[in-house]
Amino acid sequence: MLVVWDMPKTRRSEHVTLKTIAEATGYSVTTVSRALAGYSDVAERTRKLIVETAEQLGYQPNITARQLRQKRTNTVGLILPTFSPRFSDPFFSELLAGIGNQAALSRYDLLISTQAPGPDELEAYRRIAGGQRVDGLLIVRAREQDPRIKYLQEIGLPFVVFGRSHLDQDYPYVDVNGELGLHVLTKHFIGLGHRRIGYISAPPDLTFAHLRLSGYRRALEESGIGYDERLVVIGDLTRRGGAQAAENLLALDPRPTAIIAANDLMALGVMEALRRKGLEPGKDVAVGGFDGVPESEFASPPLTTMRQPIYEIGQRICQMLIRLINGEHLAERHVLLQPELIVRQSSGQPIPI
Amino acid sequence: MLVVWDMPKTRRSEHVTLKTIAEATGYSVTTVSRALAGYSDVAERTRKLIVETAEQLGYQPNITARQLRQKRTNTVGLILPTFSPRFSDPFFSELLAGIGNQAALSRYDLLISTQAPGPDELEAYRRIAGGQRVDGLLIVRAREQDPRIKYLQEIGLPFVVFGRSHLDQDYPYVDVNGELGLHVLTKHFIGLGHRRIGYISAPPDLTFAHLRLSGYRRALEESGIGYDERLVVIGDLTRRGGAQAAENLLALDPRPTAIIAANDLMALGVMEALRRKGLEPGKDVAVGGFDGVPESEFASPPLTTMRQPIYEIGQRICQMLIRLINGEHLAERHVLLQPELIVRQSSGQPIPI
DNA sequence: GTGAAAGCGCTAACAG
DNA sequence: CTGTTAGCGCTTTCAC
Repeated sequence: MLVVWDMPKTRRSEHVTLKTIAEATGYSVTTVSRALAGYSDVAERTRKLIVETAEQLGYQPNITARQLRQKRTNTVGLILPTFSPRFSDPFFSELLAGIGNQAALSRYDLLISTQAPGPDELEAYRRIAGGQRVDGLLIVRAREQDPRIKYLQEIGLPFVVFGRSHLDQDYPYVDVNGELGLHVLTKHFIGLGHRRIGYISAPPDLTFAHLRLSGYRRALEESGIGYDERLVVIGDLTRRGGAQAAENLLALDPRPTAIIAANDLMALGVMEALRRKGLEPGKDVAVGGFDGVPESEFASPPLTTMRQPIYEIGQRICQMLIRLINGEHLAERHVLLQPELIVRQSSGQPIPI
Repeated sequence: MLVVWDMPKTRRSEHVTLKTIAEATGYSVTTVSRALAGYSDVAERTRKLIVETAEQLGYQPNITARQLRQKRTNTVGLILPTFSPRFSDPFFSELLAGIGNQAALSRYDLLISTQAPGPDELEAYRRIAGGQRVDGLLIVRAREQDPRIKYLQEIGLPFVVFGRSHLDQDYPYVDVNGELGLHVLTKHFIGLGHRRIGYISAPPDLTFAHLRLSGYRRALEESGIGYDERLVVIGDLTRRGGAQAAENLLALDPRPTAIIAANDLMALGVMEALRRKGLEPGKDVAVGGFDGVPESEFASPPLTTMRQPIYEIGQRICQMLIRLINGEHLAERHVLLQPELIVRQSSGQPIPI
């Protein structure tokens, strides 16, 4: 009987390790390792032979082994709540762009994981951070009482936060002044003659929800208009959520003449809701947002918003994190940026007195 | 002399390992490992003690060590050319959303790396794939002669491609029928009465560039209009690139009455360029795109486009990859989806004969 | 039921 | 200059 000795379909070719090269060249694994690492105490002849052999064999160092040994991964972690920010939130994609490109500059990779919010939230953090898969973590969408910050501080892993939290501890962060931002934005609409300005706030566990809301409130109170809680509803930061919230506001009598949303995505939803009711955004009801995502510019009408430099923030928190990982001192541990008012057509015309 | 024995500022608290637990409980590392892994051959009493101790000490398994040992990472890799697709390309963010959420379903993490295109491109692949940091890779923006596909096939690492390549080898992919897509889209404009239809193509190393271009060409030839290469320019897939390309097309005499771009981002750039010249998109010049990114809907005027289900494609390629990693059989190794024509206002009105 | 021993692939301390 | 030894933290035979 003829046995056909099939070349096994190796799912992956046998891996070339330092040992393979050691055997091929007759040197020890140690020397091979040092030669490839470029140590100066290896004879030039030897180094050359080893390097050439390695190339010939297509050697690639096993990063996992190296990580285990060096206790260093050259990886930055980012864990996303499965909702908010949604992956496909343009806000998030800008942020990720900044983070990713900055990480690449320092030859860091990015480990991204997702985790549904809730009681198990820290699970992912324990797995990734506690499991030593990354050298540091970025925290986005900081919350009032943020267990993630507490946890990372506890285990002593470097991290940088986008946003602020109401904790006693000190931690490095970058944030945009949302209180000021909403104050400026609300004043803008007041300046246009609006007196009934609706506000769609964010989920109250998010720190920025309070800050932005209080900026809105302060502007109204300073202007002698006063704060009316009936004009404030909470949205979930999505477009659909913004539309729903807007419907509630539009059901008021008299209805608001302007609606501000805590983020652009909801503001876009507001415009949808207006249209569905036969109202024209920027004409029948003025609309304002917060973030300055690309869509805000292309919306029709283009959306008035407070721009925050999301891409740059991504770069910055990533850079800060890598510095921390390398034990460098941070010149600025707490960065508070000013958002910029961008007036577009959704502001509409000044209301005649 | 009083020596103050400072508690060292441990950058991270000493790590609890199996050994720690072994010492604390008096059992061996082996037994601890098995107890925590839930093996049945551990005495219930023992198991309980070990599990409780582990919890008390806040044990987290070192994932790196586990990966090294098991030769499995539960991680899917994705390497992005530093340009095209830009991180902040909405197309990419949608895709990532699908990939990420699907990966999470199977409890996989995502390793994202960036690499400037060019001769060193394979470097990143060698590092990540050859370095065994991931169990499989996703390839996006397939090219005519795609060295990445060749390489991964060579080393035998599971991978799935979004797009197709012109290689002899067989490989699993998901793609959208771009030839058909541009045929449909071009016919749409021809149906509206257009005879001079400009086309902004994509960089020719990308496979889809040819497919879409040939769909455009076929539609023109079938309709007896004929293909005029002067009406075709190449753009770099960015908004700015689209605007530049459009300027070239608009300099023609007579200028095209419609302009189709190979992707939405460039089409949005076309609209910008039109406006800068005092022309109104959808009125003076019709505009069409490809992708169906969210911005296309919110553009003004809303953009006619061929929608591809990007999010779902992300899910799908990720799911296919995870199946491959698990050695499962793929029911469909080659998936070709049909894009869907979405007619919006940028199409304009039919041209009177 | 439990433990000893081996080894994943790499690097680093230390000899010589 | 080079090799020996040790060990990162984990899992997996294989004995007992």
